Amino acid sequence: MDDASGLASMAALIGEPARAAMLTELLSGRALTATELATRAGVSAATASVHLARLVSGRLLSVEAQGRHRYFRLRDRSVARSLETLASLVPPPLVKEPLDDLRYARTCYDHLAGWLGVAVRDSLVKTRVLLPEGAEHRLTAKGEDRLRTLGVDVDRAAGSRRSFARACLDWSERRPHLAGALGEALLATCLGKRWLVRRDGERAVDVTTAGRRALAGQLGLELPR
Amino acid sequence: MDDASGLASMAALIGEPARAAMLTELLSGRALTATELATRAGVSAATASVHLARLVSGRLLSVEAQGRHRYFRLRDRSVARSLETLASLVPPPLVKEPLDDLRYARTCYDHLAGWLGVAVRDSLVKTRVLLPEGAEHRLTAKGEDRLRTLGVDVDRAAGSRRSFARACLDWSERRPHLAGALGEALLATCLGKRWLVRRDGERAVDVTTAGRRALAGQLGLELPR
DNA sequence: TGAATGCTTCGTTCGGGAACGAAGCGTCGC
DNA sequence: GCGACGCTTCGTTCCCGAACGAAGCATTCA
Repeated sequence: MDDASGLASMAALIGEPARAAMLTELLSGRALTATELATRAGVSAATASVHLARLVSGRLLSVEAQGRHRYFRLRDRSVARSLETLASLVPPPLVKEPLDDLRYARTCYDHLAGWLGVAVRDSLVKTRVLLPEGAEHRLTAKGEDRLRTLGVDVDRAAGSRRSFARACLDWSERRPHLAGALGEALLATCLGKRWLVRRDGERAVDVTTAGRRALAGQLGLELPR
Repeated sequence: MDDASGLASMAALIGEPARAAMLTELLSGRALTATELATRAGVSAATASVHLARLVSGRLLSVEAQGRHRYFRLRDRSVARSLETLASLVPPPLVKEPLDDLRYARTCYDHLAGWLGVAVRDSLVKTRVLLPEGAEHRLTAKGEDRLRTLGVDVDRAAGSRRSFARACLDWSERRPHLAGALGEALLATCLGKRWLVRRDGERAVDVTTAGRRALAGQLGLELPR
């Protein structure tokens, strides 16, 4: 017996529809209660409870008890990465899906994804702020200035031991967006300046009017809506 | 409905034990026939047939008909990567597994994995042939010479558009081994010089006496066996 | 040509696991 | 304190999908 059983059990854990729905919800990077997850997954509280227990014991989720609530979140970054990687394997639909809110702009654990995430990365590459290098990016000197002006904490991102500016395949666009420490810093900036705002407990994010202006001015993005 | 259903179906596809076993076998990077896969997965030919059909239509495998045989292989590199990523999520066993042949040295699609794969990467980092940079590595000038002397086709690897020298988490060692174009080139060299030999249709690889000598001399590796 | 091999399709059986309601336990508010 | 709420455990039902043998269709040998 080799690792096949390990792979099988892990994939099966993720592969049950209700559990996959919960994991997907948690990809927003936030912590949600058992009841919230039950509702979103469309199952009873009882059912959700056993699913969540299995996800925790399978080390995909961590729990934190707070009063009578229990908050679940993805155990760590690597879980989020694996889920995204897995989702990117899904064959693209034959007919093109309309650009709903989720596909337009969403968080992917700690960075920006969706049409907007891809567009931002494209712009950064096009303006030579970032140079693609395989699955990574190198930050140019000019780019460093640009990002600093935007208010991105470049030093903290560069100092982190994790991957700096990873290209992460977007499941809806099937083109890369920006992940890694820099991806996180960039999202943090956009949220901090309220160019983007998270929807309550959803993965989708909204672009504010200020954000629309900033993205157009600073990154040359033509937002389709 | 968002991507949860896509994620669920993909994970469920991988998560069935017989299918996971087949995928794991194919992680060797080779093509195997339906009957071979049936045997290794421990199911009847009939059962294997339907599993394989589903894996193909799920775009995880590709088929090539040759006479009355049908050869299956992983569809592409990204499938192998996703599988490895997923396997690395499996919680480590509480008691340490003995170092069987598969854990000792095996191929992971197109590069070297297992205890040996990790040891090789460690050595390359320790001798500053490679400098870790997040999930990537940079090749030093000195390292370039060293690898060239070993017979590694560094130019081809550097010219490739894929990731150059990615750190890939080893599922058995839980520490990184070397993947990417350079990982592939390195394995190719070791196989070409017959330092390592593949077992027939297995993922495990054997170290030859010449290989043992070369690895000790060139990389300073103390092989435990 | 006929027999053996490799693989798929069909029809059926069967078991694991996901689902729910009810009941139980702890926590919070009135 | 009591009731409402959040969550889990228990017991039961039920269904999906994996399994197999048998039959059928190719391909390759003799």
